Amino acid sequence: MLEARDLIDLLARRHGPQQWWPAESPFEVMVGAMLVQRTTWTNAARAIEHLRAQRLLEAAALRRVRPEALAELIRPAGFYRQKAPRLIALAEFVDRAGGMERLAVLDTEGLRSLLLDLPGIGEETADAILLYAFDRPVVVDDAYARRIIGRITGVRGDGQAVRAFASLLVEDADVVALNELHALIVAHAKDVCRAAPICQRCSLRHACRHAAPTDSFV
DNA sequence: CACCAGGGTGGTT
DNA sequence: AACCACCATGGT
Repeated sequence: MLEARDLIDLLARRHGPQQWWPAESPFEVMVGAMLVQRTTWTNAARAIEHLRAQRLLEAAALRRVRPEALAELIRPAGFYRQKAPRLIALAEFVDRAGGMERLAVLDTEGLRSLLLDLPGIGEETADAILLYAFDRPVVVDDAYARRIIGRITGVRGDGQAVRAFASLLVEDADVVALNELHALIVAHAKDVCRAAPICQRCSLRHACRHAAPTDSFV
């Protein structure tokens, strides 16, 4: 059985240090997690810099912005009409809770369910926020992880086997390693699949685990 | 020009 | 549970 450390070392040797998440505060991580949905990081970063210039990377300030004005600021990140009100709801949630420090006291599962209750935060974004904003040991369950771990374990189909492997990873790797793992999985998935053919079954190139392995690893 | 990016939601089968 | 259409800009 592949150990967590082996998987992380293997990926690290190939792709080098990733150093996620680029942000100056935990709240900025949350905002970035929302903005980067279905968008490249460079576009999300542009939106974040607009917010920084307007001093809106704080919950107390962000919750008071008009949705229309916010939408214009975050336009480069795409889906700005839906992301604007969602960001305001997020800022309102954090501010009402008394700030990020107050939320950081909660246990991981409690925090997760609170995050999932917010509009625009699903499983994957909640995982990313728990890992990169609150330093919780979490394996982000995204399409890339499902594909790569699915191939490693040889299990295809329901995401339960992936969940099981993820729980093993969590048991045997620290937060710093898991932090690097998600970034490495994303880097590896992009790299390996760039040259891969489009899957005949689901007509996807990147986020698919049907296609045959394209190199010695996945 | 087609395809894709560090998804979520609401609806249907 | 799996699948679908929709949201929308910028890069390659």
